[in-house]
Amino acid sequence: MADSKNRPTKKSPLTGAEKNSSVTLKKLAKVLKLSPTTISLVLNSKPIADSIPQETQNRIFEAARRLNYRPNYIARSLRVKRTHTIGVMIPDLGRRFSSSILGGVEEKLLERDYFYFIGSHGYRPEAIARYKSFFLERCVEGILAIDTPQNQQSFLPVVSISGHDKTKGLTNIELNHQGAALQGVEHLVNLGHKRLAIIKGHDLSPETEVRCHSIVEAARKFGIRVESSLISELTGNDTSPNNGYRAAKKIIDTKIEFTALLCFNDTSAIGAIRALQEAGMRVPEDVSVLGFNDIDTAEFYNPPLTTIRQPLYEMGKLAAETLLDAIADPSGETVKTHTVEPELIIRQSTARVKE
Amino acid sequence: MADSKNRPTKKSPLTGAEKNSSVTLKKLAKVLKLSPTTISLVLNSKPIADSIPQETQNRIFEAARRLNYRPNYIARSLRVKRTHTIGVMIPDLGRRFSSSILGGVEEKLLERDYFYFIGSHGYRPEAIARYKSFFLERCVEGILAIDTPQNQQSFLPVVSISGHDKTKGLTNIELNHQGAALQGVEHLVNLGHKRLAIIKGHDLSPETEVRCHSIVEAARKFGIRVESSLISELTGNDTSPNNGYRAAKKIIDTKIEFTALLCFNDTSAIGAIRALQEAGMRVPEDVSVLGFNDIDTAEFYNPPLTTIRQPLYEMGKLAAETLLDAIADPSGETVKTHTVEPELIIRQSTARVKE
DNA sequence: AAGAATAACTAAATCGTTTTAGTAGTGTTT
DNA sequence: AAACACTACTAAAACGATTTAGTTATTCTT
Repeated sequence: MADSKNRPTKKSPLTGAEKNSSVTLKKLAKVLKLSPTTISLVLNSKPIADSIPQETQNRIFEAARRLNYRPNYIARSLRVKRTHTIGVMIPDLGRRFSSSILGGVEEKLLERDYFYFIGSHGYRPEAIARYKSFFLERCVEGILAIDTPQNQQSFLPVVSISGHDKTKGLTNIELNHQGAALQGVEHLVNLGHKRLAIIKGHDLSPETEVRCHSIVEAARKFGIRVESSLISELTGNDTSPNNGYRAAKKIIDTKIEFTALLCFNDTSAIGAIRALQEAGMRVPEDVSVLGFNDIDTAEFYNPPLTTIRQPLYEMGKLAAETLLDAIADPSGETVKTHTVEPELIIRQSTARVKE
Repeated sequence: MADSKNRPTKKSPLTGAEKNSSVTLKKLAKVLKLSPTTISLVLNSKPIADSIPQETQNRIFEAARRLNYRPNYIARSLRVKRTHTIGVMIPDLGRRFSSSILGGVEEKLLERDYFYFIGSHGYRPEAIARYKSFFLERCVEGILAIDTPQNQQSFLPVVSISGHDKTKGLTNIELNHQGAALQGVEHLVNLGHKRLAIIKGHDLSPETEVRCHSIVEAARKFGIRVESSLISELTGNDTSPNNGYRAAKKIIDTKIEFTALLCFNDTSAIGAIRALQEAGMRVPEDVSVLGFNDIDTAEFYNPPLTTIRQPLYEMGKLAAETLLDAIADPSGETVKTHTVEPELIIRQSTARVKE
């Protein structure tokens, strides 16, 4: 006995894949004294199974349950060429922005029996490329790109959230940026602000330019020119408030006067407020600060942030749904762009300009 | 020609799985006029491939690159019974807590060529069960349970972060809670605090009881009894500061006096501070508030949070590494518990008690 | 009573790899 | 010249499902 124990039985360790599928269709067939075909037909309730007597069907169902038979997903995927899996690309898991969207994505996917791989790339082009080939290798059926540049055409359906590439075959879910900027700027103008500063997003985020440009354009409509030295940007691979802190410092260091600061997102607004306070400016008494996204801590910050809300959860759901539809019917007319509407949430980080 | 276009060619749409693997080993073999065996042997650099002349090998590599051949992951998985995939369970993607850990996990996994599925369950037992069976179905090789109850023994390797189940075969990565509580309480006691209140975690989080109990025990060491009506808890499925806000209100509503509040995490501390301020108490002048985790907004909050830092990123890396090791060598001696050390970060939400 | 239709199944191919167990052909011993 | 080793490959089985194309046995027509 010791002998048989020492004998090398199998090289590879028993992995989950192996143990999990210990009860296979073939074994089930042997137990039931039926062919694998019959069982497969019945368990998948194929039309042909109608001709199989209820009694036999019950026997099959019962045995499958009793032996805890679970069809091996891998084997099935190989045969039917569907993986029921999509790949999600995202700059950083740690932002509320990301997770709100992912919440919506997950809900919709689960509803339709899909799962997802996730790759967070910090905007690094080589990481994006790497994840993409990773996804393809693993046979995802579609790709959801969140705030991720998507410049090459893909043979897979791709839905992009807050991407702004106009690559062929791509569906974009994006915010009405003109509307968002207009609401934000109008709010500030109504409070008497004329000298605006901006913290742009990360250099590589597809969202950066649109959002900044929309603000500048909106300001122009109110007869306000945004000085280019009052535009700073987030840099590097840091998504903490620290990044906004640094960007705000750069603006403050110019010594150019401004009364309102429009930030790329709420997190950078939080960092910016710290920088302003350290420089002896009170928010909102001396400077009004406007966030973006309305993450759930925005409301609880001191001061509570005035911000432009994106319906992130909904965008996630919409994106997932669009993608699954495109997968189910690739010939289908894919809408090229879905636009969602922003909402200005007025709290206490903005106030009337003092005079 | 139009005819051939109209003829139904295949029922199923061309999915990624299908198109991606359009260049298969067999086709490659045909092009090279070699057998699939030879090619597989060479591409996987098996020892036997040594007997194949360099020239042939070069031809194979060249053709594989030229035709962009990528072995079909599904087919390979089926054959070798390895999926190089793990499942990660987490209560909520949206917490900095989660994403810091996931960052560490992802780094380690990528390093060792693994990928992961993620399931966020909001502590709902049926969601946990559902994801678990989902994972098994998809043949993950191991499970990483983050802040997730793990009460059934599994035939797969399981590593748990901040879980505290002592289930057989489980490896736990956990904080030195006694040390953490001691540091926190000592800090407050040194500032003169005697009347402590606590916001416990979510009912279903495995972390809740240990953390609260450790604090109560630490307090006892300093001769302080924590009144049970000054202990409130997070409830429901909400991970925003709002949850901490509600919990703090409950404590405030008792009208029992307290000078320090120890919160389950930083997010709930932020909510709690709002509740205190609304009730007319200043932080830290009237009440000191202590957070937990040191998420990256803690430093930027007003007031900046004093908090007990967990090395979340490191814990993620350690957990992933432990899990991969257990997968690689299931017979290996698995350490049952890895303990990591907390660090008290003193900022400005705690202060000397006034007299 | 021959033929068609239906019921109740099943054999074998297939998906795209990996792997085991070879096979020819050449060269080297003894 | 038989035995052996080596080189350069290959055929076929296997992984675990699904699916196509049947096969019996029975019942229904006419």
